Amino acid sequence: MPSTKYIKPTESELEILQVLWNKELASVREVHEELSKTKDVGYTTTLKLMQIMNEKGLVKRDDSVKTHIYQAAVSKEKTQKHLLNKMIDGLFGGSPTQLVLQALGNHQASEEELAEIQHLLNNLKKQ
Amino acid sequence: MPSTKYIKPTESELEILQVLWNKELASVREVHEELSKTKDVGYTTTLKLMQIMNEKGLVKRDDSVKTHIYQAAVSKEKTQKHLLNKMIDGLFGGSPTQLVLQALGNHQASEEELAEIQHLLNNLKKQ
DNA sequence: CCGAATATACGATTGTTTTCGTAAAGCCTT
DNA sequence: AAGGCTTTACGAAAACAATCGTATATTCGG
Repeated sequence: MPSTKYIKPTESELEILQVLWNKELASVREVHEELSKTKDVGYTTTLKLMQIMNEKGLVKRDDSVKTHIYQAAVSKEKTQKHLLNKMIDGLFGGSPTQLVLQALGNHQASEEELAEIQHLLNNLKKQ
Repeated sequence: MPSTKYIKPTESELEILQVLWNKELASVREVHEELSKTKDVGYTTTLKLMQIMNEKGLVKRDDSVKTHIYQAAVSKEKTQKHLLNKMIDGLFGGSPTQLVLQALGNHQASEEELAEIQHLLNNLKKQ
């Protein structure tokens, strides 16, 4: 049974997780290249962060090969859920609806997206 | 013209902002009493934080009176919007829909809430 | 007016996150 | 095997956040 305790990633750690969620597997170098596109940071900084994340259990790595290969050890969905809940509680008075209204109000969604939401809404109404 | 640069509140600052958004006006004491309900923290800590927030421009205060009266200098909506957008971009691949689906999926909303969302959805569809 | 209670200011400490320099190890090319 | 390139390990600095102690000021009841 995997540990059930939630480890909250820091902001930088989240950036790294994003890359890993996209790539599945990646070396420090690859992650770093990706981060470099949007951020000015040294290679060893990325390395150190990923080492820390490994200790925390946020990522796993295969160090049987010369260049260590990392992957996320926490799922994107679980992480999204946690942070979303935190935001709902902290910023939207515990009301997911308020958050949804804000999110929908601030962005224009496509037909398809609206339909998708409508679909989910119908399911929820049935219950 | 008010400064347009967004100042990101820290977690503790956000807690204080919540209180101020609720109360409109409040002394340090009042804010602290409120925080004490859910958190064990010293009075001077709250004071110090509010002083820092004043310097940053997150709150304003009236110090013409004996006990300084504070109010939020940033709006709840703007703050929600900023943090929400950041989350959408960072965690949901830029798709507000994904966030909405997660939010609705994880919580059960009441009839009224669903109706409210439906209402907004109808408006969006018309456009 | 005096003392207790309440407020503010502010420095200092502690804790966490982010950053990077430097050294050591591994690998490839010649 | 030597030199150069890439990688890892690791300590320590820098930056940021949160906490509190203490000193000083202000108010208010008696």
